[in-house]
Amino acid sequence: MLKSSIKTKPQFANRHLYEQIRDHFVELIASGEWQADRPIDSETDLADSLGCSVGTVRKALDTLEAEGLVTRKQGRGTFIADHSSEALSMRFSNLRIGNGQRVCGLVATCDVVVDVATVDERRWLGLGEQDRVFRATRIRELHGRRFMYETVVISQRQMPLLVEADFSNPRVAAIGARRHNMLAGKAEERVSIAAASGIVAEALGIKVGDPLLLLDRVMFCINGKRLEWRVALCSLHDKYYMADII
Amino acid sequence: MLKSSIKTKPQFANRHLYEQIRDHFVELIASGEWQADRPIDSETDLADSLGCSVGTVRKALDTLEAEGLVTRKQGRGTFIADHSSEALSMRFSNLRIGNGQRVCGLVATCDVVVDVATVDERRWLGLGEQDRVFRATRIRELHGRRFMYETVVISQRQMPLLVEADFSNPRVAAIGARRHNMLAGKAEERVSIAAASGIVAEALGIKVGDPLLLLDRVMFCINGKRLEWRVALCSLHDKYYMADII
DNA sequence: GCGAATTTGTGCGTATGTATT
DNA sequence: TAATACATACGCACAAATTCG
Repeated sequence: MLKSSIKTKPQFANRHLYEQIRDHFVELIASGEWQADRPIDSETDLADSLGCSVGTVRKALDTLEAEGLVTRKQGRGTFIADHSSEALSMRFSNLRIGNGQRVCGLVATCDVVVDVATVDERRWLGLGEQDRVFRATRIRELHGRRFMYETVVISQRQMPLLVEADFSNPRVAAIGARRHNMLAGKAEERVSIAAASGIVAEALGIKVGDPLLLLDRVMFCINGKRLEWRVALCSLHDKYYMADII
Repeated sequence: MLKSSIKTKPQFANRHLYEQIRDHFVELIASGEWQADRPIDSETDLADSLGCSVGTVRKALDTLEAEGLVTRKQGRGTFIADHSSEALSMRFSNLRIGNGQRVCGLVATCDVVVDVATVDERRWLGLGEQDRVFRATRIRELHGRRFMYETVVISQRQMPLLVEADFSNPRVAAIGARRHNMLAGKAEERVSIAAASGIVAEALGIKVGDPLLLLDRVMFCINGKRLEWRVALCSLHDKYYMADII
């Protein structure tokens, strides 16, 4: 399938060969054609079947490796990173416990509604006037202690296959992305301070007015589309928030 | 100088050729031998003078480019990124104003002492029992408004050439790194909430007990050594803290 | 334990495309 | 236009890690 574009003299193709191949690989990963449990074809086999050189395949895989989509092991092969796995979807949580491990806890209570997007929701998720969203209000707990009151918003048009029960998973965005052949890429999180309202104070067992960490996060797909908007009020207690600056 | 290690059959050298060359380039950058205002030698010239192939030089430069140490422009050349420039040292500040631009403000007041490191300072900077540190207590302002009360700690043994006046620059770590032929690499910042003490409240013109964002940051060199420990109490007002998750 | 086969990693060399001066 | 410099693409040989008979 790529052969046609290859034969049209690469210097006139608008995109470079290794970029086309990279995108082709991304498709194979997102669609699930490349499974996470077994190695993909060897670099030489891929080069043969694509009709290009091994070096070009390697360059395409280099970018995928840098993006965290694959891992390569000398002597073994190249493996797809399982983005719906706990370890990988956890990277979007900057909350850590004493030993430095990331945590996201469990969903204690969860209310989901489908509604027309508000102005803010349209803005943060890049939606149109009449677009609808899943809007989940959740309380999360760690070691039996309630520590987070959050609102998770996901476009219904983008993830029609999501159902209410999915929102009981703290990593619902990763689950939904997997189900809709999308790949989570990066996120931007605004951090500030907010005082606990009556509802939040009762939910978390704290006093009204107590200061909480306000986490306002937008998750993006690997192709740049917006995946999830989340606003969380977080009581740190024995946890801390850590930002990596690179 | 690299020739010797090259001729000792690369397969028996403990480190790969492109890694040796990368480290060699890092040295040239840190020492200032490669200046920021003019392009470095071309890839082919570098390959010739090092006695290796162009591909190996390119691979070494690839890693430097990924680390943000150089930028390459087709048809022009490869240029050193000026790490003491405001734009680059600003990347360690996650505070932003409305338009999304990073800010670090100005130093309004600054008290510097040289003292034996405390237990915490030894821990965060990886120092020994009798090591001494510069410890600066500063107040920072933006648009005439005081917003941050911070303590900056830097190892005196690591940066003997620093003087008191340097700490009046908000980016003193970058200045010191440049002067001592070091290169800032990454940072880890813990974010939590703290109540304003009497001293801090007076310094920032707020009420005692007001909640402030507590920013606890360790900066690292490109070689992994610890460069600076900073604890800041921050009143957000018209700013916000943003963490990029990638 | 050993060697063969497989797979990724390193290193070299060349030709050509493309942007800049 | 010509020269220069980085970028892409190809191919080859060998090193190093893994797996399996």
